[in-house]
Amino acid sequence: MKHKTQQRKALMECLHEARGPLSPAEILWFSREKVPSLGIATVYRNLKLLVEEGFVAELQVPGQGSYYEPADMDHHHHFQCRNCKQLFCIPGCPPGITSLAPEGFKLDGHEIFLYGRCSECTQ
Amino acid sequence: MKHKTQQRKALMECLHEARGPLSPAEILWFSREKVPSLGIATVYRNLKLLVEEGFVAELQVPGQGSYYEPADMDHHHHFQCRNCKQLFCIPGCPPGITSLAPEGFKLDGHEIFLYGRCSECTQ
DNA sequence: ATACTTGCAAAAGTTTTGCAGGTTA
DNA sequence: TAACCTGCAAAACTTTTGCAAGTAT
Repeated sequence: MKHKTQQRKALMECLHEARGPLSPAEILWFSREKVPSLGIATVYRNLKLLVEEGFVAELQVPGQGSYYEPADMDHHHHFQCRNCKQLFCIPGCPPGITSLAPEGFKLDGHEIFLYGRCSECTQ
Repeated sequence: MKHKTQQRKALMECLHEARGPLSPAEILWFSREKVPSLGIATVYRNLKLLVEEGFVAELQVPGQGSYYEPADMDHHHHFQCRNCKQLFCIPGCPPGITSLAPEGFKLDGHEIFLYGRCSECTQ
């Protein structure tokens, strides 16, 4: 049976308060406001644990390692701003996606990344 | 003005002979058949150069670093087999993709990754 | 009391950089 | 010969692991 530590609680709170997926470094930064002694190894260990237990979803971002978000979100994809680098969640999914797989290939998942400028950085 | 070295030529040949995008380690492995003394630093330096000059396209694969392919290919996406991990090129693109961006966001590119089992690994 | 967790520091994996020597034009 | 490149080894990063000490139940 797992113990509910301050550290683990702080991580989950951060993820729920965030506007989008966070990197381990961002999670460390924000969580230290609640648990100043927190170390990066603990962040990685807990993220792994929380992903295994199904509370957190891992998002592997091309060229930028893994980001994390609460697992209880509906199916969605992401937009990354080329200027501020922030990741935004995009609800929905193009309908034709499942017909792209070639003959004989069995499709069981997909990931879409949109790139451009967010509304803040467009101005 | 750049010099045409054996090393650089070997890299480009490998990429053209490959059935899909290659990782730096794979490129090193295959290129050493042509230039046995080749070092990994040279692979990284030349890939960077070839990308900058527009001869090679970098594909940042979620969770697996960068892969490389010749830049003269038509717009396409990729399928990764969960079993053998190989990357396959997928021609085409779902039509609804451009309408996913939220109001006020300027979209200038996108990347799609399909996951599942390739025809070899389905059997 | 026992099982689980933490922070630190060391280790491991990947990509980049400094440099002396070698290659290309 | 002058500019450019290479291989090696060291450096920089990011992520993982071992361990002694601390915390939750």
